[in-house]
Amino acid sequence: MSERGSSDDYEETRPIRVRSSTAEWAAAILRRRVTQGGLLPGSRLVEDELAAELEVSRNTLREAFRLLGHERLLEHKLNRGVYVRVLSPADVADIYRVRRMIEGAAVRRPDKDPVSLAALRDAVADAETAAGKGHWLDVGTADLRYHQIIASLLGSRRVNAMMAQTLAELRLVFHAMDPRALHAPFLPRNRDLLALLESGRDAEAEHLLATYLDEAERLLLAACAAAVTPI
Amino acid sequence: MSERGSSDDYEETRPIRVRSSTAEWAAAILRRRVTQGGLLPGSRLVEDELAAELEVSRNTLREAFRLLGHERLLEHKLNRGVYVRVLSPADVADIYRVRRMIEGAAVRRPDKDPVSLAALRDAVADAETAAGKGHWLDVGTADLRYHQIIASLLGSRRVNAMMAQTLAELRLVFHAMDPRALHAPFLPRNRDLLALLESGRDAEAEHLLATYLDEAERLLLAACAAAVTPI
DNA sequence: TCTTATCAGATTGTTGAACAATCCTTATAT
DNA sequence: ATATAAGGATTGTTCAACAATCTGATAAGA
Repeated sequence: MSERGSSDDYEETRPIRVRSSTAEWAAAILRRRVTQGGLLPGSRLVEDELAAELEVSRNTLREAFRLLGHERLLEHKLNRGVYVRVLSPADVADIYRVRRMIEGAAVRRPDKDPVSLAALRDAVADAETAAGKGHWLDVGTADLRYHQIIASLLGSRRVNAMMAQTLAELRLVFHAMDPRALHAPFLPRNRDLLALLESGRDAEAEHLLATYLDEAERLLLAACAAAVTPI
Repeated sequence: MSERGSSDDYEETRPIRVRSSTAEWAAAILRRRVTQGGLLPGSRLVEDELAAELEVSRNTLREAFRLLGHERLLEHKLNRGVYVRVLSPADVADIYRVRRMIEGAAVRRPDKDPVSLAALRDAVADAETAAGKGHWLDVGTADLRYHQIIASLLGSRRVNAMMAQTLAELRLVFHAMDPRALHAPFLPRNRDLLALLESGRDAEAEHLLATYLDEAERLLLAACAAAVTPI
């Protein structure tokens, strides 16, 4: 029934559906498959097949599609079906414009929440542990968490939501890259940035973040352009 | 069939549906009703009634509900129905956190697009014309357009989308206030801000914007708190 | 050969009816 | 007055059907 071996297979049964609709449950499963790479960008999602596999009706599945389409993880082409979003280089550049805006504002903000700083330390530690074991996918997860926490310094539910969506979208490109080449360069910088934040050297932190984002963008743009122009 | 006299009645027939699904068409109509005040916050949207009125099936209508729920214009309570969102003071405060972040970043950005500056001039002129005629709702529309253009200075599709959604949400509170009291104070400031932007005095612009947003937030928070605590 | 037209198959878009699950209100009993 | 139970109303979800549209292959024409 459900494809085994894929990393999101655990708990695909319905305990999550304690207090949410079937559509949201289906959306949650698809969201995980997309972000974790079980469904690669460009894949087509056929209504009949998926509905049968998830054991929901086509109508319910279509409600889930609408949700994920709005999150920009799926692309809905009228009369042509639903596809996992394929990011263009322009999308990557745009995502980094958003990241600069959000994370820049967060780093610049004066009094940082100590709880968030502690959470940042955890994320850095987790990333380094995972790196030590060679688990580069986990490093990526910890890295995204790190930046989500950075955004949360602004203390805004809506900004948190924007950031989460933006990072989920960005993750679509990750699967086009070697995870080690992608994450290794930023491991020490996350620690450096945290140190600057903790000691209140915000101007330096802002500068480090800027160069950080510039380089990450360059890396992903390259990978993305290569994936778009394989021939 | 459709309630006559409501301000969004024109063109509710289906010319818009040139290349979009029925669900999106229904969502567009509901979105307009909500943002233009035809449907007030707290109103309940009953599936059967609305489906009959819009002449779409319940399933299609539910797809539209999902879209607008994701835009935070409607609130979906499981097994209890769909309601036009009611913003709490905390929501208003959060929206203004977002506005400060986005518009602040936009104003701070060095080289402004001349086309956008021209569009800002138009918006200011439209607002002043409407104010002269006493059309305060149109003033509000022009004002929102003004700030949407401000955001567009960042040149990011995603930021534009975030801003559009945020302003649509904010508009929910507008209906709880006298439009003149809400918009009149900001008419001259929009012009002043534009002048500062055109002459490149970005620091002053940033400061003016900050005080602008602070005062607008205060006004709306008051109205919002009064609406929440009528007894 | 290259283009255009046609056609069948497959998939999506949308509907209407049906029924279960849940909520809300009212009536009843304690 | 409080608690419980019944009933109606609305939502949640499914199913089957058909129309609309796309896709690809085949056939006809330049």
